[in-house]
Amino acid sequence: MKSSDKQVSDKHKKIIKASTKVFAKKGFFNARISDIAKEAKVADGTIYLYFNNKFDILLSVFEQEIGRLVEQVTALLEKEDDPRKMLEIFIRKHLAEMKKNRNLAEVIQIELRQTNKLIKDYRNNQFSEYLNIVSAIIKKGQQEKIFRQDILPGIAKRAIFGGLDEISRVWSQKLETTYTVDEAAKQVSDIFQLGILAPADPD
Amino acid sequence: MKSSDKQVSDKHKKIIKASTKVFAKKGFFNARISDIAKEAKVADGTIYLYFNNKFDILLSVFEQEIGRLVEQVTALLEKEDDPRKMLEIFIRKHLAEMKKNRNLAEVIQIELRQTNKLIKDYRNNQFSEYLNIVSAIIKKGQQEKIFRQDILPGIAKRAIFGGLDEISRVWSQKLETTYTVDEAAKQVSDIFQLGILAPADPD
Amino acid sequence: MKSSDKQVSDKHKKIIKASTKVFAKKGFFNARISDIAKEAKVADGTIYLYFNNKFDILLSVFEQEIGRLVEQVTALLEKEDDPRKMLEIFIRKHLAEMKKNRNLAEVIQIELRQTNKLIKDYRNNQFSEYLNIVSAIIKKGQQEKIFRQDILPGIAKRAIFGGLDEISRVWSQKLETTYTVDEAAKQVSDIFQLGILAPADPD
Amino acid sequence: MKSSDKQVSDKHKKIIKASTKVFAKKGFFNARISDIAKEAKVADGTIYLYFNNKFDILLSVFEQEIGRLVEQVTALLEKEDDPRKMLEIFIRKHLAEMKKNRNLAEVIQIELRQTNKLIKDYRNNQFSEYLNIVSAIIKKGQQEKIFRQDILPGIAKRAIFGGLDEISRVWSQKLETTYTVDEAAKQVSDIFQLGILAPADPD
DNA sequence: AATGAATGAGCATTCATTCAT
DNA sequence: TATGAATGAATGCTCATTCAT
Repeated sequence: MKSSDKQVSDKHKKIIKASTKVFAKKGFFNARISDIAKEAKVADGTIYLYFNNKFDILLSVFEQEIGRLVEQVTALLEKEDDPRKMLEIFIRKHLAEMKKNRNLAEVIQIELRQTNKLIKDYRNNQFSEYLNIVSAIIKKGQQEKIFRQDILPGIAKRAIFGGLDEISRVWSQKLETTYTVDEAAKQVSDIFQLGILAPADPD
Repeated sequence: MKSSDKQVSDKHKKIIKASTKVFAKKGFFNARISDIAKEAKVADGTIYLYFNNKFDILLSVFEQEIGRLVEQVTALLEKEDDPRKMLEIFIRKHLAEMKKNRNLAEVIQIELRQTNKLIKDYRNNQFSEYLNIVSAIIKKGQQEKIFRQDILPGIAKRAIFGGLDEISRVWSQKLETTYTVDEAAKQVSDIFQLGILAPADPD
Repeated sequence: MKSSDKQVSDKHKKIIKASTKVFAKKGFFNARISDIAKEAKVADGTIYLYFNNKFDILLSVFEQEIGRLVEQVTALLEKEDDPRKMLEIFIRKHLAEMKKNRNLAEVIQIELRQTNKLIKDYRNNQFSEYLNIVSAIIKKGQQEKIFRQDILPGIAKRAIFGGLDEISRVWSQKLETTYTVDEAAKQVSDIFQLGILAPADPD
Repeated sequence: MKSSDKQVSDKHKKIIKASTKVFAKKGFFNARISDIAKEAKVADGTIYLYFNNKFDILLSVFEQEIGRLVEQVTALLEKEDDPRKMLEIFIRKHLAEMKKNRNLAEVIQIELRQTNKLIKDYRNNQFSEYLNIVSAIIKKGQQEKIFRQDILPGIAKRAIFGGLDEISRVWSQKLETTYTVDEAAKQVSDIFQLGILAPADPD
């Protein structure tokens, strides 16, 4: 039955969307289920037809949002072959999305710092995939002798994601923003690719 | 005697210490005042003689811990004049402290993502100072023509701190650690200083 | 079609049967309508086509089960004319049924202690009839000068039923049973008929 | 500190007393913690300083009330040595207490049928002791050749308690009562001691 | 200053019942 | 008749904070 499927899917989506908004606004612990229900225009109990509990909602929101990010970034990167440009694309896309969707930025902040404390057996699958996009780019660059061989992709991916995340953290907490996405993306891309050292003066 | 008072009594210290431990273990929202009181071996009510409320404790813990970090890093950097080595020292010290003191790492994670939501008029003073150590190093390097002129210190400090923070986030959530502090510090320092690009082949 | 209707459909029976099982297992307050629906293999909503509410189900179950008991006991007693033996038959049959059908024993326990609190205008008709079997036996015995004239049948029926009920209560709560139905029935029958006093020594 | 002890004891007592009243009036499952708190004139949370949970309250009420009964009955029985009279005293006292204290009768009804379902590892200690008063009387009578040797005290105690309990159940559910305590006690005592059989006609 | 008993607002979750299909 | 998704009222329990001692 298509209409039934659609309806179910609709409620699920509505709750996810509402939750993203509410979590972003109030933080996970201060968000009440009734806030989400109100925002989604469903009854409190309805939420429990689609999610097991409050944490499950947070998890679903996170996985869903990151999943979308993975898709979008992957699509963008398919058109590019140069690891240098690929890294820049990743950086720019990430910052652009965080700036555009403040809720998403917040949910990432919350989720990464809270869920693991609470749900021991959970593995952020989509998130791992997202980070692995970065390490894949680095490995590709290393194979093509474009990136330094001694870079550890596992550390580099953390350094890059962490740097981006801290920048978007500040954005999501301030109303005014000092830099544009393009400025910031260019800077960060340069920092990670060229380093901050001035090129040796070849005199 | 509230947390703003300069005079810091024995009880005050005990409560701060206990809070750091409890927040780190349970997270801010899951920590109970009675947990802290028990850990500090004082009565629940005693805590309110030294702090205004639960958030005030979190803030004090954060400021105190970061303050100590500022002191230690500053002391270390005084002995060094080369911005390249100074940056490496900062990176190594930060990672070393986070590895040694998992509680501190946790509190930073929590505090940075929660307080601003809850206490609108709060400015993390010690934390700003801590980040400004990084931007000061970068500015110094730029003045001495060692670091590239087009680096924006305000963005670079975020990128560097964020990178370090993400690495220690993973450390504080896993029991096993893949890399030693030295390995990681060397990597991160190289990434930020040299970039990941392979040096041009001077053939 | 509500429970008051005479026509009893297949669904109605299935729900009654399922309810008996579920009430006995979980107790009335801990039994969920959905449990009953699942057990009866009907939809939750279907139950409300046959019963007004949860209490109505309990009532129906009780009346139905006691009604069956009345029928069976009545049938057994028709073959006997001696009040002494009739009483023994009643006692033995009651204990045998309670032992065989633990669910029934539980439902009696629950119903007798709960319904009157909740449904003020309800009279347990089948149950009254059941107890009156006992008082009828006693009256018959009195008319035939077999039972003492000063026995008040209204009290005796309570004493006898209560005694039996307490014995089956313990049975339904323990896994192991100390006495067999026959042992217990013989004992109880003797206690009520002969009393516990030793016969006067006619020396 | 005596005053502190007294206060603690006071709150505990107040809550027990209030609970007995509320459970009796509404039944365990329909009683709200806030009802009890209101009745006891304490805050909801205060209840949890003295009891672990709602079931714990029920248990405590039951144990306390039965404990008091044990004490009183024991005191009464100490003055008597004839098992026949002792049994009559027990019966009369039980019925008198149930009639006087309808709440107690209700709580016994509720507790015996509910707790064992919910708290598997609980043993009604005071209640066992209470029932054992009856079996002790019977054993004493048997030793003195006053009661029949073939009576099983373990079954007799159930039969007697059950009979009494059923009578008081009806009392606690009706407003009008057909029989006085004395009438009922005399009847029940006679039924259990003499049996209902008419004495053989010694012609 | 210190205590810890007392407070009571707050909230996630359940589940009997309804009703559109 | 039958379904089961949706509803939303209801409540046990927690815990930050207060305050009498």
